[in-house]
Amino acid sequence: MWNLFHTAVALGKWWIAISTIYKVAQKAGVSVATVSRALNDSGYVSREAKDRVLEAARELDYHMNVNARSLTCGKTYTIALVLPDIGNPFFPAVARGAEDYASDNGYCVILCNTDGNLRKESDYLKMLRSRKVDGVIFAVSVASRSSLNALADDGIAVVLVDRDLGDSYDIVKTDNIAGAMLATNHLIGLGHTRIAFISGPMPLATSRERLRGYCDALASKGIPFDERLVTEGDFRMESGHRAMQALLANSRSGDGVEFTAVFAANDMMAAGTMTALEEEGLRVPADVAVVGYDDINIASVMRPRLSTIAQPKYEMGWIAAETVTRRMSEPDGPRLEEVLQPVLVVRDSTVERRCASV
Amino acid sequence: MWNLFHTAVALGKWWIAISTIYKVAQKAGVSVATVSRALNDSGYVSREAKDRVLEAARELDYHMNVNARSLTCGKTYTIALVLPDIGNPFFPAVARGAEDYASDNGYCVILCNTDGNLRKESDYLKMLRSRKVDGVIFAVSVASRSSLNALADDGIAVVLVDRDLGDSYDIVKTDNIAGAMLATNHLIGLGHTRIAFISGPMPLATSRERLRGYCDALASKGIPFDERLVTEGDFRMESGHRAMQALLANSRSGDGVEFTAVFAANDMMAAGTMTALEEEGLRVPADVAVVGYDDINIASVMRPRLSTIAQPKYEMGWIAAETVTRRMSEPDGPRLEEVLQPVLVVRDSTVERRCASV
DNA sequence: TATCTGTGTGTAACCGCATACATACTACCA
DNA sequence: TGGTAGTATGTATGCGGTTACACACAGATA
Repeated sequence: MWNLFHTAVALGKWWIAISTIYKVAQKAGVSVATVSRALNDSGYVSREAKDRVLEAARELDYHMNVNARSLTCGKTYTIALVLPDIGNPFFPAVARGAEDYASDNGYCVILCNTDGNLRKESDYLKMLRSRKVDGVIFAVSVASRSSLNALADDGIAVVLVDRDLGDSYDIVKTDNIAGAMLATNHLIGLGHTRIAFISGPMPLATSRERLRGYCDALASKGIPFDERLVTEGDFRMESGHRAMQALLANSRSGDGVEFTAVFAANDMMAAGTMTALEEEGLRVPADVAVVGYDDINIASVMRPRLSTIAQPKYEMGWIAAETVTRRMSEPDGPRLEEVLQPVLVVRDSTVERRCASV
Repeated sequence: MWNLFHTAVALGKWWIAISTIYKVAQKAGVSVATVSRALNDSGYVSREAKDRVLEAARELDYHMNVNARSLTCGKTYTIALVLPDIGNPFFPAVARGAEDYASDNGYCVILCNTDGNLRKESDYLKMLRSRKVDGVIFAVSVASRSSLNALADDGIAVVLVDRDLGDSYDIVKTDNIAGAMLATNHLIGLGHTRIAFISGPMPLATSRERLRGYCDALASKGIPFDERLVTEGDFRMESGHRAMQALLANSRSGDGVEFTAVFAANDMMAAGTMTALEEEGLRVPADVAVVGYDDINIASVMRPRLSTIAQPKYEMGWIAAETVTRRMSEPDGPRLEEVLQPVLVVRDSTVERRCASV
């Protein structure tokens, strides 16, 4: 009651009357404990008392202060989404899935862009620790293991998405090796034997796995691996552009590094690649066939429309969010590893259209 | 001290030892007040005490509980970004700008997708109220005025971005009328007089402004406005596709509703439009010229590359975040209205390439 | 020497809520 | 009739911080 009195006074300083359970309790003529129980459907509350509380809360436009609840309950109903860059259309799709699951389940999502920068990654993780988020969905770039471990030590659920980091944490990903094999075999099936590969950054397991799939597919068909056909990019459009320029320069040097197809480790790099090919006057797919990876929503509006490996992005985000909540309720359960299957989507960048453009 | 004792016991239940200022105080041999002062550089603290506190904090790997601080200080250092859908590449760009500014200034960003759905919008706003976010950056779809007013009444700073709502709130936008005039005049300058317009949802001021710009440009050149050339979309690719199909059907009905150019109110609809045109065997720009709006990053990888009106998306987000923080510190200042200028970007969807494709 | 000012520190109250515990009443059973 | 179980409510404490206030002590001033 002393508290209520003080509250009324202190509010003067803001000129704003945010209602608390004390005010609701006062108005309903019950104690704060009863208000809390009534509002949360916990413990015993008489029908009559509950009605009075609900009515009072409505009249006062009462809204719970979630932060205060967090303090007593040790749960913030917040998860963080730590991504390299939502500018890459792959990640908004993942974010969408995660956000949908989260909001359906009473969580809210904090967005963090790391730019694949170690400093930013660990700064963010530190911040998330301070904010006591319940869980983190993380598309790692640099392996900020120690920061991650610190999170886990604090009891924060960690789920990796798309990019693995060994065997320590739960993960939701697609089978990158299978995906890359799908892409490569598709090209091989089309008769290509000189297939260039533009990889992602090699520090990422994801990139290495896709390279692995590429190699395995070649090997299984008895096609020799030529490392001069492999160039490293950074998943961004410009790097795909540069990579293709380099590949073409090499090819024209007359050292026998020609190629008739290219597999880019993501769609953005594939887009850059197609631009570079076009600039050099090469036709896709007639002169060079192109396959991407991700199937971002605009792959179908590129011209020629991009053949690619589709990842279930939305589902990845959704499942990641589901996984992180499961991990919260079961901190010591076995490691969860969800590996989804990618699918080949054939469009025009690998196969000449039946009816030539009118 | 009683508190410290209890803390030590309670922790057993988690098996996790998260350190608090009580523990730091104990280790450093000072009181919690001194710890707080030392950690926040506030009030008087002797050099020696401060060193001891810092050392103890380091050893215990102490990290402040931000939620607890929020409770006493009434500031959460959190802002929310309420968007229709990060799936539309326009919004990630805005989000990037907002997030960068926010994180540089110690804020974190909560992401909310409303799908332009009234229910979701008001649910989110209610949630954000409960979470006591310091500010909200909002790309409104439905006019959930009452929810917004409730936020403002709670002392939460509200800044609209891209989409205006009259005169109540701070806003960061571009000059849509000017932008639409730029686009339309560009087409007129190219000799087109029959220019179709695919608008955004008319409930949005943004859409109406762009329509207005289109009309004004026509009027200024003495070209009669033909409402049969105007179709309403919803800013998504599919709606652009459908709109163009409808426009073409109309055009072929022989009622004199032909057109030689189309201005789509955003790039996603322009992409759908180009697909529809292609499906009908029409060439862009030879048969129909197309202009979009936004200049999303993949506008340049469409083929033909899309001519469009560029909005400074990143800056809009950045400025919105800056504005929202300014509003926090100055709740009663004058309304802030930042109107940025859009720029015409001419690519291949309106002008035939000089060197024909090789 | 008495007073004052500037430092440094600790105690305890409070932020808004949840909840353990105590209490009180009713109804039921032995 | 006494005991017990179930229901309903209130009191008081803690969550992890911040901060008003009181107090102690230094050197400076009168």
